[in-house]
Amino acid sequence: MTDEQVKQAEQNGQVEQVRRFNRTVAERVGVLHDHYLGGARPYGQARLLWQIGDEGTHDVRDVRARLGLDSGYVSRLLRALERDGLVAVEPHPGDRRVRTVRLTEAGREERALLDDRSDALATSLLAPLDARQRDRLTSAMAEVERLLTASVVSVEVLDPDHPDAVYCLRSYAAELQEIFDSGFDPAHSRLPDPGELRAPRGLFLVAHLHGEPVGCAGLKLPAGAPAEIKRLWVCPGARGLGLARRLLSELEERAARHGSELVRLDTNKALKAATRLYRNSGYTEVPAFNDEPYAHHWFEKRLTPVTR
Amino acid sequence: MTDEQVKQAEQNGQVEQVRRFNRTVAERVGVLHDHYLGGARPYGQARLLWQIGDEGTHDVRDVRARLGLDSGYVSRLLRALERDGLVAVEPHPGDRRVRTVRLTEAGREERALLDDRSDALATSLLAPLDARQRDRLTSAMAEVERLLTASVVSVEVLDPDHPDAVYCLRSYAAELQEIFDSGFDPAHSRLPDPGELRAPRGLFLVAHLHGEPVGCAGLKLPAGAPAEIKRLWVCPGARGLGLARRLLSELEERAARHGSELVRLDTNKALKAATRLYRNSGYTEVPAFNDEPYAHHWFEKRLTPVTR
DNA sequence: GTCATTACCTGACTAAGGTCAGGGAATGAC
DNA sequence: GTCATTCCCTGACCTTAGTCAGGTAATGAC
Repeated sequence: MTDEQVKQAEQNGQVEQVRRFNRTVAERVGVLHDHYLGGARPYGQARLLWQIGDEGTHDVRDVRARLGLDSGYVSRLLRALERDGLVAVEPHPGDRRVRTVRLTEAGREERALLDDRSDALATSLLAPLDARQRDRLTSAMAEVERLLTASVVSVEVLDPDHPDAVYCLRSYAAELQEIFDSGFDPAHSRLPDPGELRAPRGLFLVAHLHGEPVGCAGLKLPAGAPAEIKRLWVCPGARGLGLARRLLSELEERAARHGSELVRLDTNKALKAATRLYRNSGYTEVPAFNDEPYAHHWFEKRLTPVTR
Repeated sequence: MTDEQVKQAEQNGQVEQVRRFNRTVAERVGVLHDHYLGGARPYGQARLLWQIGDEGTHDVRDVRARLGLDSGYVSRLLRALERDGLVAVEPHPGDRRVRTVRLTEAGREERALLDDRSDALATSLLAPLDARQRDRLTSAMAEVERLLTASVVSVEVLDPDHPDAVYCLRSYAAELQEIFDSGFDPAHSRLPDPGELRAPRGLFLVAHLHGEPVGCAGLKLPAGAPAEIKRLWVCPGARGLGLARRLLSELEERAARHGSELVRLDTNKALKAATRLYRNSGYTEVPAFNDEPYAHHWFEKRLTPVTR
């Protein structure tokens, strides 16, 4: 958000609204949370119990990493849960330094209980409302959740050989293979070699959510030719967050800063959402400017030059 | 919510949605809350500082009651704030057992700082979003907040002489006085005497939010005549929560349980929102059935008899 | 075999948030 | 004037949620 936009948001009362929301929600949900989920078990233990999960054994170090807790603290929490017979801790068969943990029968019951309480909390919020209000509350909640999730997605430049970038490119190829009538074989496509998506000849963006890569987009910046967008992909679980749009405008901005006046891209007719995005974002369809065998549509957009 | 409705809500995935919301949003907001507002001052002290408020002196016992904290604990917190020169505690002039507390200049500054941090938190949530997403986020937040507030409003039968009932009736009269072209003088109106809004001849509902009365509605149940709704009012600050509709249907339900087959009411043309509510709730306009001088419209609704 | 590293455990410690049982001063009811 | 009550303060105590500095056993690199 620029300073300009901050001011704008304040004038709209948006900041005020968000603050009110934080107060109301944090307090109401918080209080109920304590009321319903408290009592049974200290929060730390409950979190751990939850994270261990119903089935299978887990390495203690993984659980610890996911919760971001101190090793000593987790050790103590595990001792407490073990004492109550809720978890079983055993050495890892392959590496006897590592310890694994799984829920016992009693542990699964206790976890189910937490589940029930969580349901009860949700029900208590819905209970006083009539059917119409409930519908509106849940859709508004979904919207808030979606947008707040979107707001913690980070986008950064990564080398196309970075594991997260590779993961995205593989997922992208796998998905096209799935979707295209003709299948998709990267060997037949005008696949940019990694060098083209790396400074100074281009760049590659990767979006992360909670540390996981969830989307990517590549930009070719050939000398003396229009910029070209390649490999714009958002993982299925992160769609609907406006992430593709964000990646697209980030690329456009960087292309403009680089001095490009025109940005082009090609796409397949099976990628309907992408095609819609391009049209909505000011791209106009143009005749084929390359011989990409998998492309059905070619687009371009004129960029407003950066002045400073 | 009836058992039937609980099942329905579960099928809709509404409970699941609310749970996801609680996890994602409450946690994210909570964590950020701690991150931004933590640091400076322990949460307990910050809460107290906030509750004391910018201006005026407050009885310690009131502050304590509003926060629902232990007397000893508050005493200690106040000592800490006093030590840092943020509050001044003085005996109450009228009753020297009671102590009063007010913010010092430094205290007001510290509180403003909490304010700024709260703004910073809000801004950090809005920052990664574009203007359209920000608009959608804030309106969804407003909706969630509104409906969560609505869900903590309680409605109960109160004697019309109860202070909260009296407060509502006075506010109702004052508001009509303001709104009606002709003004409003209860002495000229067919004011039901309190006995008519009290068992067995009727009843009076009062809605509370955080312990404050925020709305009311009266029902006359004359023997051998249709039930009659009187004095339906919702305080300005609590409008838009669907409270009037809730009070109305609660009265209808009680009238039906009492055996009434018809419920009637009269209203003034200046009360546009109310008139709309009646029409939307299945009331049909009928000729005047009384000589209430302030009424322009008369409505009735046939009730479905209660079978059990 | 040596040595650094990894994964975990333990003991010592801290801060926050809170409860509980008195005790003293002021007040109100009688 | 007596006595119960109210309001507050204090000291003692508790749990939770951590952090930090070692220490130990197992492992992998050389």
